[in-house]
Amino acid sequence: MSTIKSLNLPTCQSAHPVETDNFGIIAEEILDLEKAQRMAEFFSLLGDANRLRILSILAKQEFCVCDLAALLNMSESAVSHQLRTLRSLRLVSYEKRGRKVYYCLQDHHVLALYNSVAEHLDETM
Amino acid sequence: MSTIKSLNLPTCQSAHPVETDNFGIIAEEILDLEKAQRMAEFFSLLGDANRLRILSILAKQEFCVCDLAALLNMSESAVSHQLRTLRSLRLVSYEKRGRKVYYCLQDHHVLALYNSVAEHLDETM
DNA sequence: TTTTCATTCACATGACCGTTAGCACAAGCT
DNA sequence: AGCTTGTGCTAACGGTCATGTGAATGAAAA
Repeated sequence: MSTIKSLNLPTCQSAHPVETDNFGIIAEEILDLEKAQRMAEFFSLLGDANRLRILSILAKQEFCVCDLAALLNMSESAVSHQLRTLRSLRLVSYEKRGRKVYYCLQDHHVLALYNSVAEHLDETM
Repeated sequence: MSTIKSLNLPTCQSAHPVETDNFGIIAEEILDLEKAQRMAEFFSLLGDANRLRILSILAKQEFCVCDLAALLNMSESAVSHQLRTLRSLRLVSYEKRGRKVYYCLQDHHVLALYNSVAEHLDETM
């Protein structure tokens, strides 16, 4: 119901829009605007180089904010800001120890996506 | 070299940043800023609900711009604008027939990503 | 020529990211 | 206890980018 299977139908040979038979099917079956929005939100989250770098680091090892900032050559504030975004979508979790806060990957599903795209880019670009 | 394998190292127990042994490893091995940028660009492309809807429709069947606009309830101009973006990253290809331009999915790798995230969202949200 | 389909330009609205400054909290110090 | 330093979060601001609108243009068919 939610995944898309290509139909490989031939061609839209309609002379005009709005009344092909497929239109009803397509319109009902697919574009779930609300879900598209949630998916877009998810992808957008990965659509920032610094966030990706943070994720890639946390995939190896947990780190506290100041260490991340040093590794990424970013201000702690900026890192904290990005971590907040990642936290909001439950991609990272954190633990307070003393005055430091250690972050680690929560969802390893993301790592799979990351690697998937990494391979894709290696192939085609 | 490009994919990331989790190391599951215990914890950053350093009292202070900047000189853990792992720092050198991490810094050299992972965060390739330029590549992160390309990946971010790719993910950003999928980070828009309307673009996702366009891709999901084209995954089923090819369509011309005006049909897409009707299906999506968007202006032709807006659709054309998004198609341009998708074209620039070789995700869709097009063919002119008469005065209509038919678009179809070019890269089915994207579809795999799409479905992957769709499942992920079904599970966790 | 006139209409239809599509692209492009110019503009406005809105979102996002990093900086800065300020605040809160924990640890170490006198 | 007070004071200071280190660590991290948040609010507000400014610059930048992206998305959709509307008008103008192009290009093909009637």
